[in-house]
Amino acid sequence: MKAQSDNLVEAALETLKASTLRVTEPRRALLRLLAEAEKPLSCEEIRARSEGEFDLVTVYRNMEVFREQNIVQTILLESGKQLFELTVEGDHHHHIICRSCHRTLRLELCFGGELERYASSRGFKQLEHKIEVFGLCETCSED
Amino acid sequence: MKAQSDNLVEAALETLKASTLRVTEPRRALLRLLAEAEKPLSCEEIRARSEGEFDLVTVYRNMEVFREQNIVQTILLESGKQLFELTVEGDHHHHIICRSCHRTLRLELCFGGELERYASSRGFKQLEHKIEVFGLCETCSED
DNA sequence: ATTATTAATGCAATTTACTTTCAATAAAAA
DNA sequence: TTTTTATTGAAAGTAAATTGCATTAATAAT
Repeated sequence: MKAQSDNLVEAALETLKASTLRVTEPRRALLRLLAEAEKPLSCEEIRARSEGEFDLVTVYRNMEVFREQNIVQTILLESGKQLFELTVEGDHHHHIICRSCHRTLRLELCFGGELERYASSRGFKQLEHKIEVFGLCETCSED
Repeated sequence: MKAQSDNLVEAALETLKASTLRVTEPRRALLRLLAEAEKPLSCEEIRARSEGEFDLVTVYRNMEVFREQNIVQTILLESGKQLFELTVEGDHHHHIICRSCHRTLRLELCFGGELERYASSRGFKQLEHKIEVFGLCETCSED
């Protein structure tokens, strides 16, 4: 699904242009890489996949930029380590994460409506919710 | 509710004894402190509240022990920093957390059943779920 | 009770994940 | 084409958590 991921990259670049943010080679490459990823990636993994084309700090900084623009979403592992995946409009989901191998499955359940309604009734604004299920995947629980 | 927190401490000490774990002064003190806390605490905060009675590494190590014994539960802030709170049987809940001041409210909603059923149908075992709502509390959104 | 065993502690050093600083470079605006 | 300003890379710095190791204390054995 090449065209699909190209579209995601293009849309993200448009988002950048709409702010005062610049379209650079690292950003193009990072977006392409994220668009083609089969699972959420850490900054280290992203850098590894780019074969050292640019510095790790460039990955960190751009993930932060992308997050601010809602181009990527973050997932927190139990260790507190962050993973990143492209935001796809109309494809809100969460994850089931294997504690051992970090295999990640989409969790096609979400209670965002209820959760945010509850929080806003308590005076909270600018809400975001996180739902994560941690466990051992089939392979990792075989021992 | 002094008696209540005493009971929690006693129950936790029993859990320790049931393994080969020892009942030490730091552990008593840490459990008491957690039982009396009005909100989830970080290791640094726990140490601060104990007025330097013992080393920070002792706090970290014991929180890990307590977590393994399900004596405490952890909460992950967006930064990846960990907070700890005593597990109270029959009082499963999640949190709404202010991004700015870290004020924490109990979130009296949980979809653990659905979430874990979904994950176990995908072959995952030893499940745990996390639900967190982040936002700005009334005070912090006033500017 | 006393001694032996083994777990827990404190301190220092280390690691991991991430952030900041700053000079050099490149993108976009003039 | 020049100027402006955002972005980058390299190195140093930071915060949270972890590890190694000698000392101390809790429990088990005698």
